[in-house]
This record gives sequence, C-alpha cells and structure tokens, in this order.
Amino acid sequence: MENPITEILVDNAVHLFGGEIDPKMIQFQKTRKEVEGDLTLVIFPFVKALRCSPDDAGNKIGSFLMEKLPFIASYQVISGFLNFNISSDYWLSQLEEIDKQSDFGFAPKDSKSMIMVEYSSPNTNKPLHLGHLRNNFLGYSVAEILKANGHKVIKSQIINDRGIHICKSMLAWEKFSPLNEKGERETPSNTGLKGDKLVGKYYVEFDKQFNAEAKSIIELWEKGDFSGFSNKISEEFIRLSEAKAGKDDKAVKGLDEKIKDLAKNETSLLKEAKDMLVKWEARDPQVYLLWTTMNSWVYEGFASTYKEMGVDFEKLYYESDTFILGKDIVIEGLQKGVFYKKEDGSVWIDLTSDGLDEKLLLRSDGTTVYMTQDVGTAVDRYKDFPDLQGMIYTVGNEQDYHFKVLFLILKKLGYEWAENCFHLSYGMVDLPSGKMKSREGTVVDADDLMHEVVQSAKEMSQERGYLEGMTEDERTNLFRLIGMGGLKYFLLKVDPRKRMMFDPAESIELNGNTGPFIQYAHARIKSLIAKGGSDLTLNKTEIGSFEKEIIKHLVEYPLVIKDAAKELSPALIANYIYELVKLYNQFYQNVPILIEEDEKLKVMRLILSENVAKVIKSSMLLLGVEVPNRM
RNA sequence: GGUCUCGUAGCUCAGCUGGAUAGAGCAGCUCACUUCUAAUGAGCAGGUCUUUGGUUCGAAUCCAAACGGGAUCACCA
Repeated sequence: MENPITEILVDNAVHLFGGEIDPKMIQFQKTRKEVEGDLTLVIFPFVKALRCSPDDAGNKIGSFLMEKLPFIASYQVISGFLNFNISSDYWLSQLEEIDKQSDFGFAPKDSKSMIMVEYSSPNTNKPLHLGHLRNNFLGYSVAEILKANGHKVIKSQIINDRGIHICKSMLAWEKFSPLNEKGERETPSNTGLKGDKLVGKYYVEFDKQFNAEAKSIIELWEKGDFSGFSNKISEEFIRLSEAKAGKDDKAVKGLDEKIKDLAKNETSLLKEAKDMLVKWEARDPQVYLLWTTMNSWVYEGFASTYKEMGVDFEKLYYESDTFILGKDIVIEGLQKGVFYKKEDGSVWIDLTSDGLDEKLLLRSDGTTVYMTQDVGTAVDRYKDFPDLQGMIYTVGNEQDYHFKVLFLILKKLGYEWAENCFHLSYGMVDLPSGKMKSREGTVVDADDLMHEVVQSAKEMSQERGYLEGMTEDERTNLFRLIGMGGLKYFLLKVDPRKRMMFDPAESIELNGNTGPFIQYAHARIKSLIAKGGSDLTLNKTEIGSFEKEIIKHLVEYPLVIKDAAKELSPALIANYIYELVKLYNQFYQNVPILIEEDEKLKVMRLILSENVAKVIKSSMLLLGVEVPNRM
C-alpha cells in the first residue's frame, strides 16, 4: 500500500508541491498505538515546499490521496503526521493473498546468485563449546535466510586439522595415556569417551605437564642452576628477575609471564611437539598414522555434536590440504612483487600504506601460518565454485583484524572477488560469572549444555504439557525440540554483532521472549485447526482491530526476510516472530474463534490463525528451530 | 599506548536510513482459567537513552570530545 501512495505523490508532485520531489522525502512509519490509523506519512519534509502549516499540508495531501486510492477509508492529521485508515476489504484481500502462498515471504528458489557461508570451523584439538553454538546456529540460520531470499547457498567450513596444537594432543596421548590390560592406550571405543572429548583431554593434559615442566625449570633457575641452558637464557632470566625489583604488582606479573614463556620454550615437551610437527610436514608414516587416527576420532565426535545441533555442511575444507595451495600463491605473489622477503627468508606484506601493519605470510623456515592457509582456502573455494558471488565468514569478532588483512591481501593479489568476501563478525558469549576461560574451567561444553536444556524441557513438559496419547518416541522428540528450540532462539534473538550474556537459567525459561513461548503459540493454533478444520474459504466479513493488527504484521514478513539477509541478522527474524506471537496471543485471549457463532467470522479467524501458524513455522525454520503441533 | 567496538529500566535486550509521549522480557506487586492448550492474557511500578558540546524545525539515533567496558596489535590460531 506504500507503493501506490509513493507513486501518486511522485507523479503528481508538480500539481501538489509545485515541483519535482525526491522520493526519499516520502517517509512512512507505523501509526502509533494511541492514534487511530494503519499507516502514517510524515508531513514535515513537504512543509517547506507547500509553504503552509504541517496540518494544512497534511490535509491537502490526505484529501488528494483519498480521492485517488480506494483503499484509504479515511485520514486524519495530527501534529505533522498524516494517518490513514485502510479499509477492512483491503486487509481481508491481503489475508487472502497470504493464504494462497504456501511459501509466503520467500523468493523463488535459486533465483539469485550463489553464496558460500562458512561457519563452525573448529580446531580439532578441543570439543565444541558455547561459543561454537552461537557460531553454528548463526551460520546455519544466515544460510537459511539467504536461501529464502533465492540465493543458492553452499554451507562450508574449514577444519583446522594441522599445526602445533594438534601435535600437542598427539604427543600427550602417546606419552601419558595409560595402557589397559590388553596393552592398548585409551581410545573412544575402549573408554566409551566421545572422540573429541578424548583428544581434548590429552590437549589439556599436555598443557598441564607443559606448565609443570616449565615451573620446575624456573625453580632450577631461581636456585642459580643453569646447567644445560645457554648463556643467553641465563642472562635473559637474570635480566628479567632483576627488573622486578621495585615494580608494581602488574609489572611484576608481566615479567613473570615473560620468564614463564622463556622456560616454556626450554621444555622438552615443546621440543618434542615441534619435532613431531616437522615429522608431520615430512609425512613421517608413524606420525601420519597417529594424526589420521586421532583426527578421525575427533571428526566422529564432531559429527554427533553437529547432528544434535541440527546443522550440516555441503563442502568441507581441510587446512592440511589448503595450506599447500596457500604457500604456492604466496610464492607466486612474491614473484609478482606483492610480497617481499626479509633477510632471514620470511615472507611479508607491507600494508602500512593502507593503515595496517606488516604481516607475515611464511616463516623463515618456510612453514605456513594461519593467514597463508586462509588465502589458499579462499582461492580453492572459488576454483571449486566458479559461480560464487560472495563468501561469508562466520567468525568471532576477535578476528576482525585478521579478516581485514586477509581481504586486502586477496585484493592485492588481484582476485576481484575479494570485494565480495564478508566477515560476519559476531560478539563473544559471556557467562554471568564473566568470560569463559578454559584455564579456569568455566568453558560451557556444547554437548553438556544441549543435554541439559533437553533434560530440563523434559521435566517442564511432564509437569504441564499435553502429552496424553503420545508415544515414547514422540515425547523424546518433543523434549529435544523444545530444549533445542529454546537454546537456539536464546542465542539468535540478540544482534549477532553484539557481545551477549548467556544465563543458563534464563535459557531454559519458557515465558516471555523465548523459543518455547513461540512453540506453544504454534501448538495452540494447531489444536484449533484440528478442531475447526482447514481448507476453509474466506468470505467477505468485517475484521476487528486484533485481526487487523495481525494481518498488518503478516504483510511485513517478506520485507523482514529481505532485511535479515541484508543485515545477515537472524535476530530480525526472531524479533519479528516474537511480535507476531504477542499479537496473536492477545487476539486469542480476547476474541472467540471456534465458539464464534457467525460462521463467516469464525472461518476468517481460523484462516488467520492458520496463516499465523504457517509464518511461525516458516520463520522459526529460518532460525533452525522446529515447532511442534502439540506440547 | 595505536586501531576497532560497545554503553538504553535493577538484570537481559529491542528501537539507530533523524520524526509524535523511548519499548519488550525477566525480577517485584495486583488481577483473570465452569469458556478454543493459563508454557497465556490484562494492569501497576520502574528511564538524566554514560557525560558534554555540535548539526537540525526535530537527536537514543548523525558528528566531535571525555569517561567507562571489551577486542586486537605474535615467525599463535
């Protein structure tokens, strides 16, 4: 309805305003609740041209539009705002239109360009945690939203499966895993532990032993025992120790950190891990076997976690593959003069003229770094999918700088598609106790959390749900659906860019702005439909204000889907659904539906309800959340 | 310290392409189930939109500075 108004105003600008107008002057907004009307036009921009009071200007525009547009039933001007009343018939016809479309709000499938959405991309040395949940739910949802907008989407991830961190858990497993009576070390099958958990356990074990060794080295040094260490080390230690005298606590702490780093570098454990990395790069058969074995455990563990999360991927990339390509590209770039080599053989790019720093791409020993791999991965992806028109990296905002640099490097290498790369930078998840810190054991494990929310959904459903006649399987599925729905909705309802607070108690809440609140509304409608019937035909009838508000909101759905894609923000969808459900609950509570005696009214209300359920279901699926028919 | 980012009710968050009296949820206090699922709805109370300047007919929204959180500045990923 905005479009015809805009058209008429632009077409008749000379007559109305005495000259052409900028369409940007035509600003619509929702009519305030307290004021009667369905749509509001802001008059202020026109006041100057019309050289009269805002009220006169409003009346002039209002009467002109009312004459031209039959759907404007009446209008009134209040302090510079022109409020239109839109006719009942118009809203009814809108409802009819929505009712016809099973995929209401969605653009035709594959009608737009191909986009890759990268998300998850975990390290293979630690189990997934709460932060990964936000990442995965966000990435998955953004992919769904883009699909709804007609894009062809490739969901992808890069698996960080190589590097010193992987060697650490491998080494710790070899050294510290106890042997059972059969002489085997711990494996997922002989311990019953999930693969990622088992490997993570040894990563932690490495860190523990590593720190212990460093500590004992420092103790030796403090006693003045430097046997076996170079003069350089002992001098540095003495220098740092003496610097502590007379400094404040903070400075002393910093110096102690440096001493610790010094000692860590001297540990036999780190040396062994580094040796292992060198062997890995040389494809030493034994190390490679260990690597593939332990990685396969992790992948198995991740697969089950992803399944639980309800996320999936079309194409996986492995760092162990792409780093080679990255290295080749860097060497090529070196020849082209994009990069330069320092005396020690390390390769760099100078980005100071772009306001950034110098960045390392190859170490002096020729090995690659994170950036090198990311260059290789990006190029690999465009090779695999030449039709790609964009790539979205769902990665935490602590890597903002990294991606700025990455995209700039790609651009400097001459890849035009670098322009279409976008870092979907999301904020960290905090706990009420503060930041998650692995060292302090405050990391919330993804599997544990998902298990807890489902368990809690079970308890609450058994207390108040409508479960009679449901099979055991149906119940289990319902509990999963409610628990996971609550968790996903909780993590997706806030603006992804913002740092957010995760309160475990609040995440299993059922009232207010929560997943189960919305799921409940859906179940309630489905129960109505089951009793009142579907496949009804809409007849002309009067509509009340509750119905009208809902239809107005339904009409906005296609626009919200577009906005959510533009902003890459599932939060916009979540807010929209919440608003819709609140409106519907008010209607439900105040207006009779099945017990309405006027058949036409009853049918209209049922059709309205059905379409609300349709939109709830479709929009929740954009968030990756399923909705039950009963609960 | 440089760069980036955030600051809205006791708490968690909307609102930010400038527009009417700044909104929800939670927590607190009331009220409504012989009626379609009360996992609901209605109401009360709660605000210097961090501060100070500027732009404007009009600023939570744009600009600048200050203050306060956070991130980042590795031959880590």
